[in-house]
Amino acid sequence: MKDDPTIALVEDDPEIRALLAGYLESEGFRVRCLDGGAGLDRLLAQGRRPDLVVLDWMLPGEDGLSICRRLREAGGPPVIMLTAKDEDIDRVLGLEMGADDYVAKPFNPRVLLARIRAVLRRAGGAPPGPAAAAERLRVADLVIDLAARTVRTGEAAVEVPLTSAEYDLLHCFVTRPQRVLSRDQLLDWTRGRTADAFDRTIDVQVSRLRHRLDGAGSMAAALIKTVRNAGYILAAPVTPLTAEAP
Amino acid sequence: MKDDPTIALVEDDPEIRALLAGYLESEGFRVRCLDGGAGLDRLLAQGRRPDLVVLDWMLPGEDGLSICRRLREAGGPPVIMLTAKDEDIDRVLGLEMGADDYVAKPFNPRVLLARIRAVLRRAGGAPPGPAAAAERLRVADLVIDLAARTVRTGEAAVEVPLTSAEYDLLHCFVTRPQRVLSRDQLLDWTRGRTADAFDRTIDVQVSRLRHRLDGAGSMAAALIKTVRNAGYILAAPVTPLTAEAP
DNA sequence: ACGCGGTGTAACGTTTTGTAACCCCAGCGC
DNA sequence: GCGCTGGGGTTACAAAACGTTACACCGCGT
Repeated sequence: MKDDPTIALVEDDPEIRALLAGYLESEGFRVRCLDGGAGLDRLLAQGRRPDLVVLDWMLPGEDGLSICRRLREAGGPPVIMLTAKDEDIDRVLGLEMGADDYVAKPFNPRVLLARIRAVLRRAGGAPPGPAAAAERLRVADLVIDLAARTVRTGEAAVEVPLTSAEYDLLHCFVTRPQRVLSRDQLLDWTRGRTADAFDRTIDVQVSRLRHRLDGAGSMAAALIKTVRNAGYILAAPVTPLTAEAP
Repeated sequence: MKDDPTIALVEDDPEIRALLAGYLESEGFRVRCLDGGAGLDRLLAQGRRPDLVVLDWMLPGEDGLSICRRLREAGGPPVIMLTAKDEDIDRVLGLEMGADDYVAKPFNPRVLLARIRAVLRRAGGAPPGPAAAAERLRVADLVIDLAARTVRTGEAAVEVPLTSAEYDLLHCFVTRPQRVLSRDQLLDWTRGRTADAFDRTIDVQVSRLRHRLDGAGSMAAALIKTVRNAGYILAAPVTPLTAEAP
């Protein structure tokens, strides 16, 4: 939650600034609002480099063009310009002065968001925010790698050998934590079929899964709780794991 | 008495959105229309949790898959996905991203309606008091972990082994402290049924719960008081416990 | 064909739960 | 006092739900 990309938003209109800041924050960015080039200089002087600068073209004092140039010359972060003029010449100028991209006002916030993500991706930074679905999840002392379909126990990262069905079942739980999942649902999701009257398949699989986890020294087995007459529930929060956090 | 269930409809196509919204409203749901994940985030941030989310797969900005994952990982409301692809892989994808169900476009609105009802029925059968706020509660020398469905006695944090029904009963008390709860209410909340004339079920469960707590060395047993001709009451204040408070 | 691991089904053991029975106790009329 | 009554606590027991184990089947690689 602390390594979301930071965006410096340089815009003099407080209304637009607040609106954009709110939107970008809701999309998983950290946003630093500034009303002019001076504020940006101060930020950079403090060494708090944003991952990207969204820069209004028209600013009181030093205008966006000038700020952008200085940034580029100093090898600063990528810049996206906001411009009120959508003529062709603006594009050229905007790109000439070293901006990585530009968005013409009035703009759809989603368009800006898309550009931001594109620029950040190009800049080599990790793809930002919620758009990047977590590849790994952590629950209790387990780390589930969704891409590799593997499970490890936290301390020594020992892989827990699970069969396909066992993994599928666990997968259902970690993607729907804190909720009672009926045998019907679990059977549907893992096998694609519906349970007839006395189908104990899920019970057996839950038993096997718990046994596996327990045998691997994980405490997670105890977190898969039985809810009588209802099903099973993973009684623990699940947190996404982005890169290489412990 | 009960409000109609609220459905958040996340769909970017205004036509489909209006059509679906009208249909669902005519079927007795309250519908909140949103055109993307950001709106949904705002809704949730305001604490206005819908009972279910109908989520389009293809959205501008953050796509449905990502939104769905975030929702599920946060333990949010159940999700039904709308997808344009009706291949088998949808089932797999649905499984991976944690949706409760999915409907392939083009779909019959009645099919969607049926799925919605099915999912709501399943979700509604869950334990009582969906107004989940704090993760843990303290009452007397007990700490109740709502997420993990566990109870510990304060001093040494020893877990008190409770059966499912016993926990459900205690859950009723701690979420409605200092209030007389009738046997009828308790039966309804814990079993979802109404008491016929001489149903002593709750009496027995209260007895068992008291016995368990007492056996674990807790004084809480004495705090579940009998109110003659009325029911039972937890005669102690309950305080939320956030994270690391003593 | 053979072995082998994974999975579903069936059988059996265990826990949980509702029902019924029993007990206690307080109030009441005598 | 004494018996009676109604509410509630507790225990006993059987049925249901669940956990676990055993085994047969199926697909797969050799």
